Amino acid sequence: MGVAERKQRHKEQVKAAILEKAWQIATTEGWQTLSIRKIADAIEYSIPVIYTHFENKEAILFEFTRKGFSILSERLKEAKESRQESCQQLDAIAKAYFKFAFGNKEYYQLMFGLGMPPCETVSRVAEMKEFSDVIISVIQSAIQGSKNPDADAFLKFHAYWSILHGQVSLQMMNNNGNVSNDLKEKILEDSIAGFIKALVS
Amino acid sequence: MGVAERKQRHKEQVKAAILEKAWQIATTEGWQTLSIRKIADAIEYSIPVIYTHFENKEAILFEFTRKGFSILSERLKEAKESRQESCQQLDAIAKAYFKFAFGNKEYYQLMFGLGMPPCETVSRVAEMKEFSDVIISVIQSAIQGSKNPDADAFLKFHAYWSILHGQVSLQMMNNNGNVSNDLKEKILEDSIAGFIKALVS
DNA sequence: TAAAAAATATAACACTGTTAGCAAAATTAC
DNA sequence: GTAATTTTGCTAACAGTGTTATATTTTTTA
Repeated sequence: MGVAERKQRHKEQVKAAILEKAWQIATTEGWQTLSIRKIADAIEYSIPVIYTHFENKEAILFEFTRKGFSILSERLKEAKESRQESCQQLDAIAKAYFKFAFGNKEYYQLMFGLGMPPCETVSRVAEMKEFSDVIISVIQSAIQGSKNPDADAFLKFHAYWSILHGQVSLQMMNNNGNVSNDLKEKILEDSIAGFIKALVS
Repeated sequence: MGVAERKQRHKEQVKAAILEKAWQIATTEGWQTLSIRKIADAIEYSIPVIYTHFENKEAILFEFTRKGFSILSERLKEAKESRQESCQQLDAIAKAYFKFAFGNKEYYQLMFGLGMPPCETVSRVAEMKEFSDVIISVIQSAIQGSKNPDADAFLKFHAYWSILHGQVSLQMMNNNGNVSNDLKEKILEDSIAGFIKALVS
């Protein structure tokens, strides 16, 4: 008399199918085009069935965000355990992080809200040139006066910008967060000081 | 007989009104809720009028992206000119960048596709703790073996993560871009090396 | 076999961006 | 000053979206 069990099993199968098909659509067509209707079509059920398994669309996406962080953590752990010395571990972790991000773009974009409409536009904005020119010129000067005058200014510019954008972007997401305004500034100062130190070394 | 001129003037006024009202809506309700219908309502014209001034909604947003970069460039230039020495200029620019980002969130979020749905979720993901724990533990070890054993591991973790996320995020946007795979790795290695160097100083 | 409960579907609501087709106004030509 | 033409703007629709109230069908229980 395993009727309840059978039903439970079936329910889980449908839920799994929703996630599976959602992932399939996301990887082939992108997160932007993923819709409840498409999922319903793919699993060959009507739309409201999806809402018996997930509160709303966001909840489906959230599931993948969680899974993404779970996978990322695993990869970072592996990277850590591949080395003994902590500085080398930091190096390995960084590379693992990159590998995960570019090897699992669908996850990373969802996890951090990237890959959205304006992204391709960034590179089309003429005004951006002015922006990068300002910074590159300063970096060039700094390099010339440094102990390493052969450093690549373009490379350093990207590193510098990454520090800035990375911090802004992460801190903006985490706005409810446990990071105080004071600490934010400290983090920035510390990072920039580190960058400059490495630059003029 | 300035009839053509008058028409031209009127046309420009309407276009300006579209941008003005769009900005008003974005700043009070957020980019996500900005719609063509809302703009049409605000300027007291019908919907198709908007399409005689802009090809589509993206074109309206693009206008603000451009303006955002323009303002940012200006601020960075000012920061640069406020100092003489290039290292201090880099410092001032970094602070100006931050000030712009957090003082003009609407611009920054649009420029870099931030503030989108999944953003608030990031901090709600339990799986994230595991992720941060891995890295923090390594950083803690590195600090203990460094010449500066009193450094704040949490602060350093954020700096480290910012470097990673900043680079991933910028490079993913710029995917058509002029940055080769080779260079990407070089930039990463360089940044991480700089971070570690500053960490164990 | 009939009643109750669970599972599933249809159809609608309130939105979105975008556009085809038509009405009104303004301009030009006679 | 009237008629034809161009410009301007609006109505209404299309094709989507997420979400839900309301039925219907199916399954289980009595």
